[in-house]
Amino acid sequence: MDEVDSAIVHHLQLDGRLSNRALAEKLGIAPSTCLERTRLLHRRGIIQGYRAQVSLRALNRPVQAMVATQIRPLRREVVAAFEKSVTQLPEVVSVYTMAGSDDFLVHVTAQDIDHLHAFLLDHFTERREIISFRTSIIYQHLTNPVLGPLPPTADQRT
Amino acid sequence: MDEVDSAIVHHLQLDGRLSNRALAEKLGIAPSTCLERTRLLHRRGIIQGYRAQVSLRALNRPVQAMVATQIRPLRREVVAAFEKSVTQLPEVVSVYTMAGSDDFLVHVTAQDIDHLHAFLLDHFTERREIISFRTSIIYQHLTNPVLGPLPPTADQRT
DNA sequence: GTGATCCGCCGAATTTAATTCGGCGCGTTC
DNA sequence: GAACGCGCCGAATTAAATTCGGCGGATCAC
Repeated sequence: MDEVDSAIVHHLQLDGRLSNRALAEKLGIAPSTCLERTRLLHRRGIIQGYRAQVSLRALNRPVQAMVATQIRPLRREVVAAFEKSVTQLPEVVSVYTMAGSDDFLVHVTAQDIDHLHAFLLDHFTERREIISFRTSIIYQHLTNPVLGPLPPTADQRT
Repeated sequence: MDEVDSAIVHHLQLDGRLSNRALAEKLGIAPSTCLERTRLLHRRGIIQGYRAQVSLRALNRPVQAMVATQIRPLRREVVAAFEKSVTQLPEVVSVYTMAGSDDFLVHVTAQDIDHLHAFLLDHFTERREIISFRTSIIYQHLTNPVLGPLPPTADQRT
């Protein structure tokens, strides 16, 4: 993980479809070298994959909410089962498993408020292990375009 | 936005580097057609871009936290300035602007607990407009691999 | 009902990119 | 100081992206 690898990662975070040639040129290395480097980054699990970013509005899912959830008992199987099943619901964007008074934050999307309500009634009110949940509407979700050229100290190494 | 477009979006969400040919084959259409469709999805803003997904661990950022933040006054300029500056910090993954008692949830990453603490002291304790913040460690962050083949009702239309 | 028009899809041709692979240079080892 | 290993390079090959002319099928006017 030298600075060339960091640069590859960084550029691909900004544009996941950057061509290998263009990337090589930006870095001043040969395309074949760049390709091999990038392959290794995949193999090592540093680059985990690529995703298209899609407008939730265009997908007819303009309403977003965060659902702070508590479950009991907090046993390993119960936690894992909750995470797994919830992550797979199409309305769920992501699940944060947390320390603190809330066990999870579940980021959900819906067509409108009615569908959000219906979703919660169907999938949260129903579940036995959920002992409480609080829903907060998300007005806006901004994402860091870069995820950092790594903070100055955190660089170097393997 | 017919079912072919939906399928394109869906496949590219799963694998943002799927080749145009492979995609066309999956859908049973000609590559040239597929290319034109995909271009239109970009032009219409439905596909907003592509990103490599990178292991935070590999980037030496294994610690994650959610910072529930309140600012005052809740004036448009103050809110916008907070969102903008915070989003650009390299430790910040994303910012949720919320309804409810917390104004924002800020998802941050750090090398370790010490760096997290330093980050908060430097960027949260300092700021005048921040009247309170609560930090919760994130044990795990799971993401829906698909973001849904759209819930049955939410489909069709432009 | 019929003809003109428009739109999207197709496939061949061309341009561009990905991938492979043999060889070279440098740093390390013994 | 010679042998080895590793990573980089660039030419050659394979595959993909892109362009573009033409072919329906649907729509609309008359």
